[in-house]
Amino acid sequence: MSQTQMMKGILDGCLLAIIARKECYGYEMAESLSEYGFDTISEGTIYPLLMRMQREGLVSSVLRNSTAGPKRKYYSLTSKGQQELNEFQTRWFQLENCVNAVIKEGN
Amino acid sequence: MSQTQMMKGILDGCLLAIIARKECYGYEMAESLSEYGFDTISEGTIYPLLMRMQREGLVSSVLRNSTAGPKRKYYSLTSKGQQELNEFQTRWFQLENCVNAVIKEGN
DNA sequence: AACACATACCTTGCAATACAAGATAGTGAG
DNA sequence: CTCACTATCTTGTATTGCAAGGTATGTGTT
Repeated sequence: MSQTQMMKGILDGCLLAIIARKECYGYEMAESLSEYGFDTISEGTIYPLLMRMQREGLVSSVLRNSTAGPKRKYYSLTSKGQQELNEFQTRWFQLENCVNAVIKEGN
Repeated sequence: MSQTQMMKGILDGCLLAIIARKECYGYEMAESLSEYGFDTISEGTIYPLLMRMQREGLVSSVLRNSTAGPKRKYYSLTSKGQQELNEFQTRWFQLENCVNAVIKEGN
């Protein structure tokens, strides 16, 4: 069992939360996740996820020039994305409660 | 995004925790998870998982007669399973911290 | 100019795993 | 006998994180 399995269905919610705080681009999000304590999330994970979320209408993007390097694709939340973020949080808190109930209770 | 994706890599740890508390069979674990607040976990999910964990030496099993129905396969933890449970808990608490940091901080 | 390096994005193919759907079987109640 | 409940297992599918690799831009060094 690896860490990576536990990220499934959680990473997208975390990205939504990061984007919700401020307009952001993929490369930056990877660094951001590291700072929050996550194991390094590969870009091959993040970019397809962002594209999927855009396809689903959860985020929108704009290209902007960078001072150092190629153009950046900045993402921001749509209202649908905001709603999805809320639902993710609800699901997460519920999962958190259930898992903690199982692994902490009794003994 | 569904609940089921969030269960990946978490369900096995929860099963280990349940088995750790008392010797237990699959059908019973499904009911147990419901009581802990999880959405219904299908048996097609649980049985393959238990077989995998046995193959990996995390749990062992014995068949016992039931008073009402076919034989039950009771599982218990091996020492390797106990160790895996400890590692799962560590991973879980770390994930919990990181996710909460992302979705709660600021704003 | 030529080169290394960091930044920044994307694609392909793979592995892990939860689930739906269904098969099989024993027991007891009506 | 039929139905419902208990109990286990199998097959096929969808999702998704990741490794590995490719493309391209800008900066600094030699």
